[in-house]
Amino acid sequence: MSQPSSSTAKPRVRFAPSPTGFLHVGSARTFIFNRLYARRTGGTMILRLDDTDVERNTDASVTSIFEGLKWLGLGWDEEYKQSERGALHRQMAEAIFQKGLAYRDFTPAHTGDSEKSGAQGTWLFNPGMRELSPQESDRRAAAGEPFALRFRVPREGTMWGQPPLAVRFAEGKWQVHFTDAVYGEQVKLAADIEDFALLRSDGMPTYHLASCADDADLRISHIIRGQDHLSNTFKHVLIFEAAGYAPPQFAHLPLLVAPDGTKLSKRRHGPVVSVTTYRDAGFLPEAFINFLCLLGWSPKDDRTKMSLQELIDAFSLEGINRANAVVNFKESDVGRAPSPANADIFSATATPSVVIPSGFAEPKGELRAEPRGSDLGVASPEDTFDPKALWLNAEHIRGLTIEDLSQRLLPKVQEKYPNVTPEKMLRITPLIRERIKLLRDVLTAADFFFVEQLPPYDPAELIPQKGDVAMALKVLQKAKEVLANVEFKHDPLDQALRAAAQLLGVKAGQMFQPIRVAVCGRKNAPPLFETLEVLGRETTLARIKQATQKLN
RNA sequence: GGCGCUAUCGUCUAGGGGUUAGGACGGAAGAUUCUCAAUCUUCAAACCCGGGUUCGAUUCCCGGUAGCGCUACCA
Repeated sequence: MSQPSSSTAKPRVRFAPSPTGFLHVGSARTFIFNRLYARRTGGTMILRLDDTDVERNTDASVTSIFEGLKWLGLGWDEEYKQSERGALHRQMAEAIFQKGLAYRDFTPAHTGDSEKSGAQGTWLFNPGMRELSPQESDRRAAAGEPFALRFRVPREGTMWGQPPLAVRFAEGKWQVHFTDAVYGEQVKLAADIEDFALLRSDGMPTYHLASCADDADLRISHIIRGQDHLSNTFKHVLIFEAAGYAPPQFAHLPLLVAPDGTKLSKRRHGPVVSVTTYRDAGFLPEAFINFLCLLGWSPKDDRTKMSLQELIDAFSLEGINRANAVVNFKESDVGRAPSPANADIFSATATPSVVIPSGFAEPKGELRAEPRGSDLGVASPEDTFDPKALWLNAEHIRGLTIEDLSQRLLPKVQEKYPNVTPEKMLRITPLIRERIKLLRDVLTAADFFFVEQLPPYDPAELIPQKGDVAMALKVLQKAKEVLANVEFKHDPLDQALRAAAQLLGVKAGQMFQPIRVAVCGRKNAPPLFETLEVLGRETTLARIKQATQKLN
């Protein structure tokens, strides 16, 4: 009865976030691993909102969590809310109390002081409460004195009539056992476990109780969750056993941490830890999932880019690591709102986008670039996300069909340029597919297709390599003539422009660059002929004319 | 402080008593090219420290150190 139910029954797993903040990447990974495991094994995935902490729960958080999960698109099979299951929780507490495995503690709640980080010794229980006689306890409860219900962690040799397998009395000591699918055999002396609370003095269940009660009631077979619960699991085993349930199989996941090794927090690390940030920046959900899966888990072969189906097929608890994994984002300026306008993706990469301000004399080495003012070098999103996440996203983008990618790009584009049609987007997409890492990059990579009027650019850009203003003018003049007549298709454009270059006695590159800058407003852009083809004769000619004027 | 978990290139990881310690991202160089990308080639880059066990440890064991987690009537 104490063995994990290892029968042939289909697994039932759950993801149980507490709605006290946005959905962060660590939680998302936990959700994903649970989902993959369920899919892999044909099991059932349960979403349970662990909202027993009324003080800290917010609706905004619930919204954020659902938004994030919805974006991931993995779904779930059943859904519950702990706050609606209070009766069940209290029932389990009562059952444990009736068995004498819990007791009332009338000590006023801790004021929440600094004592937690611990100066001396381990706190195990409040003096006097554990051994209160039942009569005394009942009397004070009946008198309306508030109390917390605490678990009576075994400390004497007689407590559990017949000790279950997971809770053993050996060599004069009580110990709690369980086997973690990731961390292996785990044992802890009961003497190191404090009499934790089951019920608060307001009657609300604590996390430990509610979680176990629900896991038991929902017949959860595998608890896959963050490693921060590894030591809590001993308490949970105690609860399961006390309530007469076989503890489920546990699998703890290594934590996701920031580059400085600390755990991810919004306050310290900014929006990079929130799932919706990745969505808004233009990550593909499948790429984001792929990235997260590779943090703390490995398929054991050399694959990195994997589809959802491949992940499902390859997923196993055995592939999970034990060491924390860092999400390698840039810590610097992430929290500050990047100025949305003008971040030209190409020129931004051409010159270092992060400028060390003078007077920032830093004793090189330890100083952690703490932004002194949000107006300094603003890192573009490309600079803030984990480079591997970016690369994987670009990989997945390249793997999409033009039609699919085009459809995903269109909404991002229409946010800023409502008039862009699906047809036009479909023609632009192949020109930028290899040039964007995030969907949002379309706005900087293809801006010149969307605007009527090119933003101002430096006329000097129009001057070709090893050339001068005269050459630029000569080229543009010739281009105007040629482009007035040639058919606007790749091959004819190619032939006509190359012939023109030869005629002028300039290299092809010297011919193309002024035209490119004239129509795109910058040097770095998609291939010229395809670009012209999409832009069309009218726009092309108009922009070349403007460029000529700039040079004069 | 107590208890627990962990430790392979900068990062994610594979591996495991004898290996040129493998892959990926990122970095560097080169090829290709109308620029930028993409693509291809090449290079640099790691077993935390100290003991033990062993013919031989990066791998096994112990200790140290470091990091992280728990130590709440938070989850």
